[in-house]
Amino acid sequence: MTEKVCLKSPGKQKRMTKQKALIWQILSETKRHPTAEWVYGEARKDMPNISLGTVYRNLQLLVSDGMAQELNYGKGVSRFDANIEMHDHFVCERCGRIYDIDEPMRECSTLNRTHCGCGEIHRYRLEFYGVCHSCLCVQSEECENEIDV
Amino acid sequence: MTEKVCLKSPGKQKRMTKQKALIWQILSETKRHPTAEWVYGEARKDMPNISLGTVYRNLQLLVSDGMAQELNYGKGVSRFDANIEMHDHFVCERCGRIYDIDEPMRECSTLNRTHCGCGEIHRYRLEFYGVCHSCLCVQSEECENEIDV
DNA sequence: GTAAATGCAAAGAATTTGCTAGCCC
DNA sequence: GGGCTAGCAAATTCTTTGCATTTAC
Repeated sequence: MTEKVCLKSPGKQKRMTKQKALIWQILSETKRHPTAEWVYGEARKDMPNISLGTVYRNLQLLVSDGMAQELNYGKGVSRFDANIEMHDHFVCERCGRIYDIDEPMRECSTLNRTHCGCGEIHRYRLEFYGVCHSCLCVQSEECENEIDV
Repeated sequence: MTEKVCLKSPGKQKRMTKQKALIWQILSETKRHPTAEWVYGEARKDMPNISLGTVYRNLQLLVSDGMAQELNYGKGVSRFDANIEMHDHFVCERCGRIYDIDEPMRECSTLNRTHCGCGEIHRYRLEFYGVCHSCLCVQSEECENEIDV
């Protein structure tokens, strides 16, 4: 009997499909933190009869393979991010855009504690809320930014 | 014409109802960060024919009146918290319980910045993820904690 | 060739909404 | 008494699932 060595998901062999590759490409090329619906819209430009179910399934696969992370802001819609490094986000309360924060905060001792009164800390999630530069510029005008941008 | 002074939600006068009072009482007396469903279950003990829609509506009202805050962990279900002070949370990855972190972190300069590369910061949200004391104690045993606790 | 993935549509879960009757101020 | 709220149920929204067919390896 041939010995099988498979480090992740031992019982199941994953196949690369055109759909999965497309979804991964879309996700990794955008700076947005898109919803499944937006990814679906983009994917249909290249592959008009891809289905929404497939998009959801592949986004899940990417998340469980550690190639993307799922974020939830406000309620309802999940957003996906191909940037899997620990990083913080800035959420604009006016236009809804989500930005990655580039400045590192990793050395902050408050954030790097490993214990607190509640238990053992493994990781944290930090989000700042405010108004983005883009919205500050158009302060007095109608905000041009779509919620989904 | 009588001059009306109303600081919040000018066009709409809010009324206190038995249902709203009950929901507020339930929310403020628990240390959990309950879901709408849990609040509904509790409310029905006192008021058996209260409806789920009413619970949702009143939770929203409490949030928009600044008497409660809405939290979203993972996806799907919203949780509500009568503690409206800026405070951080600890989420146990094993049992799903959410704790308020009592230790103040408000003086941390990294967290108290008012600007970042993305824009103007108004507030932040910080959550730590890990394993709570309760789960650490029952390390080898079956975890007794319900997800919904 | 065969198991895994797709497309489609239907099911599900959580939340919101429309409407009439009832209750608060 | 007027109009905000409740209760009920239907509608929406987002996501998952079942199944026959197609596809990657």
